[in-house]
Amino acid sequence: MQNGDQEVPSQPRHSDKAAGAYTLAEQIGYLLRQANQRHVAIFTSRMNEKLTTTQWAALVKLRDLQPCSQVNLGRETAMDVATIKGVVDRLAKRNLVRTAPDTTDARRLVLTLTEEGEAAVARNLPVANDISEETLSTLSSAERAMLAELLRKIS
Amino acid sequence: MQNGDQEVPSQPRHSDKAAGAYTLAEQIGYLLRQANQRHVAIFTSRMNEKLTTTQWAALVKLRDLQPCSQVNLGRETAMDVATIKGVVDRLAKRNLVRTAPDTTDARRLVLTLTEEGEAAVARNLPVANDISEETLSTLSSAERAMLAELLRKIS
DNA sequence: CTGAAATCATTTGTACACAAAACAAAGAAA
DNA sequence: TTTCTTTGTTTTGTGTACAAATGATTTCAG
Repeated sequence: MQNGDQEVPSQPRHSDKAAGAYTLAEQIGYLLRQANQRHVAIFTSRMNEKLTTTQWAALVKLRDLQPCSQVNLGRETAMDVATIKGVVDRLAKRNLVRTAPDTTDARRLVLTLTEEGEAAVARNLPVANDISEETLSTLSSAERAMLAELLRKIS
Repeated sequence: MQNGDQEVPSQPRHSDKAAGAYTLAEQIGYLLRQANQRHVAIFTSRMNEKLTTTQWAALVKLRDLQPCSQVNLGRETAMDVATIKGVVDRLAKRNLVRTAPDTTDARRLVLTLTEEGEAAVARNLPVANDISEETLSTLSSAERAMLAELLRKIS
């Protein structure tokens, strides 16, 4: 089978940058996953009381929004309904979040921070700042701002 | 309870940038999670045959490394041993990856792509390029390079 | 007012992600 | 060779993450 028409570029139905050069380590998805992994690792090792990144996000956001429905908290923290439910359930079990039916709208579940929840947020805010700081420690001030802007642009 | 000593800055045991201004949406962890979410959403909607980002990473990397042990593939794709096992198991069940005991080292599990696996990679490479392209579509060429470099720097 | 559409919550099922522990096999040091 | 250490794999348990379906409630249009 002699091949003679292999290199003829037909109309590109796909973006073929350099045709065939697909390096996993250069793909944006891989880079995002890696960077996120490192951040989570830093977070996990630094955050004292076994709070996950998502749990922390929910607590911090709830502090600003409370009282707040579960779905709304999910929206504000970029979590799926099923995900936010799991997160809230675990936080409620640990007595950091209080849940109560809404007296006005029977569909809603009203969330508030407990005393303990408020305290946990207050106590860990400096830690959270340190975590962000360490994650970005290899970047200059300008680079940090640039990274934040670029991430926002693609979100 | 009158408060009079609230604003006195004691020695900062933590990095307090503007003391108390912690905005979730500005934190690097949140931005990374958001950007990754959007990329995964694009990937999921575009990739035809129900391949996940991780499964795709494993397939592509295995193509270059095969034959290759399971743990090694995990290392090369930044996956935990438990994670890579799950991914490989699912790919093997779908006949995209073949597993066999290593004749030299009885500990190792040797992985190779099946014919079907090779075909799946070849068939979807253009799609994968499109996915990366769409993820970065709001950025200029220079911005893409900058983002990649910054992500690498913090990884 | 009533039926359709939208919203909120829950459940189910699949798939990462990682810590920790257990075990077998290989390699190195004594 | 025998012991110690390292390496590869598997298993268990917890916690995101999301699609899809279900049911209850509210809102809105007619």
